[in-house]
Amino acid sequence: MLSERRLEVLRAIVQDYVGTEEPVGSKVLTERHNLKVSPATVRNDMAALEDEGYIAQPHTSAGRIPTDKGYRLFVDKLAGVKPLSSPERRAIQNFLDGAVDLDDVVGRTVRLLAQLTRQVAVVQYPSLTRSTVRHVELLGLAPARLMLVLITDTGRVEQRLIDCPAPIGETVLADLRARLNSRVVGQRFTEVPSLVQDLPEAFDADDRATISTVLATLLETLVEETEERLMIGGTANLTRFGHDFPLTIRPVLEALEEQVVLLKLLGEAKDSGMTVRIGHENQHEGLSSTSVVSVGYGSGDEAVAKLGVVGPTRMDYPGTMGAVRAVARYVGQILAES
Amino acid sequence: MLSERRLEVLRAIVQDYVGTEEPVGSKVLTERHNLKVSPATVRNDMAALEDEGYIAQPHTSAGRIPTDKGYRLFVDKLAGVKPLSSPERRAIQNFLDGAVDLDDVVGRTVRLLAQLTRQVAVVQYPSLTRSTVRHVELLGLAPARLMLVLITDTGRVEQRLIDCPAPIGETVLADLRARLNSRVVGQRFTEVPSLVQDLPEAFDADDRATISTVLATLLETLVEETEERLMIGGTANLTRFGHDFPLTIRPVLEALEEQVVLLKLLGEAKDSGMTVRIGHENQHEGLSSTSVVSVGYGSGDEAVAKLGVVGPTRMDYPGTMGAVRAVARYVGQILAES
DNA sequence: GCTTGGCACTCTGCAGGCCGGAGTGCCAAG
DNA sequence: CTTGGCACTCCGGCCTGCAGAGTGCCAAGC
Repeated sequence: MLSERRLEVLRAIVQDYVGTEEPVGSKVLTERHNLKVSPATVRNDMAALEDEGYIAQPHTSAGRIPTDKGYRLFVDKLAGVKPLSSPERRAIQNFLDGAVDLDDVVGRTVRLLAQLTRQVAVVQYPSLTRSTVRHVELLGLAPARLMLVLITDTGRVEQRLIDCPAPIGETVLADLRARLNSRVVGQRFTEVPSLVQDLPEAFDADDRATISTVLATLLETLVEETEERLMIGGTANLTRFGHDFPLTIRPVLEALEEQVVLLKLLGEAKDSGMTVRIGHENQHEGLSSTSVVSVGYGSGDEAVAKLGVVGPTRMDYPGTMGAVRAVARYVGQILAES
Repeated sequence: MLSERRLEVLRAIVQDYVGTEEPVGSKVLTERHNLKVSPATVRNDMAALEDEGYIAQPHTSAGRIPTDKGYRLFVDKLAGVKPLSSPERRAIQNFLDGAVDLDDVVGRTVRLLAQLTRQVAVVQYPSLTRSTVRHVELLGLAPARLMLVLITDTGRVEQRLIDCPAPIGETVLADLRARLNSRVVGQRFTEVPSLVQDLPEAFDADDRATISTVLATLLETLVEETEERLMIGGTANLTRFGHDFPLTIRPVLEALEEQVVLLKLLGEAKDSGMTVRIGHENQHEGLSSTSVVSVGYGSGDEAVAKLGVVGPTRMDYPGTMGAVRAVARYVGQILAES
């Protein structure tokens, strides 16, 4: 087991390296952090830490830098979550309060998060899975052509065009609309299928085919749209990544363009609490020198989606985690109000 | 005026430089393009072209590279638009044909364009300005709370929440819905204000305030949503930009995140035909070493929005223009069909 | 047994100097 | 106007040397 002091040395190394971006040696370490031991002692500790795989040297006679494993230990045991200052919190609130609709909320959140952390921000649109139905609308566009509009409690609107097998009358449509809404409004998406199952039976045989089509489309929408959309921002911050640009930044940009990758990334994170994935812990190869800090957010106690940031493994974890958590909370509040 | 041969020399310089990314000298020029004159002669021509500001040398005793002015002349007079090969055209068609809704069309277009040109692609969502109304829907969510849903002929859906000054009855609402639709369906957005102006008069005094609110919201939506949304993709291609990374790429990424900048960029382009803005011709400073190739696209003969690519001034203009034009055409077709 | 100072060693990064290559500009001849 | 010749310039690569930072190890001290 690592002694208390060695952990302290590791913490000091991580903090220094994150600050300076340069390998850190035993001398500066004793100077900057009052470790109360000599450089020689620290060197011994560093040798031990290196044996255990927590730090590494880029080349002989250079200082040490933390490994993924070192960051992991730092995040798990050595670092807390740094709360934001109250001006920062006020700024968040003010900035988010100005949002006019869901798109705007997500857009603002992305920008905010990118700005606060100076990293790439990723925000998932609230998922439909855990949402409830606020309203279902059916519009007759033509005799045998309908539009289905689904409105969720998170303010999301989905629409689908439906080609009916047979024309449907206005009164039947109104009837269907009314029955549909009385059954599903306020209900969870997952409940909807069983709630509408027997609806066609209430109608004339002539209309049943059409009504089944409508219901099928509705259910499809619920399922399909569970594949999330997301928004990213702050990619310009990637330029602060390192000195060896093209090689580092390219795969990251590519990964960010693949929504599938990002969704998988967020999906792998825990549903509650904050998740930090460091370097190679991310499956995706292009992201092997980045860390992802993510957290769920939601209007109630349950998370309806996730948000987070992607940055270099060498990042300010406490600060980033603080910002991510704070933003998630405020977004949750905003969603709950609307 | 520049002689025929000098123009030929300029063309050769542009082509070579675009291909090799290196300043091009008189010797290789005579070798690679059969100019039928000696290097010395070409040197004289180059000196003349430099005097006129079409080319420049990075430093004494280096080859020449085209200036913005040189590219301008090249694009205007020396280069055509390179048509795509038929496999390429087929690929475009196949790829776009799979789209299921408007979002998907735009998304696929962006990816396609980025892939074809190996540059950053920008696609504007079809504008509401020139669109017509397909349907307006009013939903009563609560006694004094409505939702307005606007559906356009391009398949776009906008929704707004409305807090009414007074509760409104279902029958009145149905009446309003019917009247509203009978007046505005099929009409251009620009016509709508005059068409609905006198609508409140048809209703009881009690309801007029509410109805005015609804109409105001509708008009607001029409105006506000004329600010376009857009989608960008292929940012990973920025890494192919040049060797002097951070300085070049950063401002570009920043500009790309500012939708306002991009919209202005596209907005400045001609409504019909292709627009090429080269280097400093773009107002935005961050884009001073990039060129923007854009073109309008639309479902009919009129453009409803624009799309284009952003790349280094040193780009393959004929090829890029060909790809942009072709994609715009196919997208137009897709929109017309749906 | 841990801590410490000392010391030799290694490696990077930078500055300076050298050289070859590529390209130019100019000139005089065709 | 075109061409070959020639002197000149400048970049980029390469080597060298040197200072600085950092390490590992050892022997002495607490």
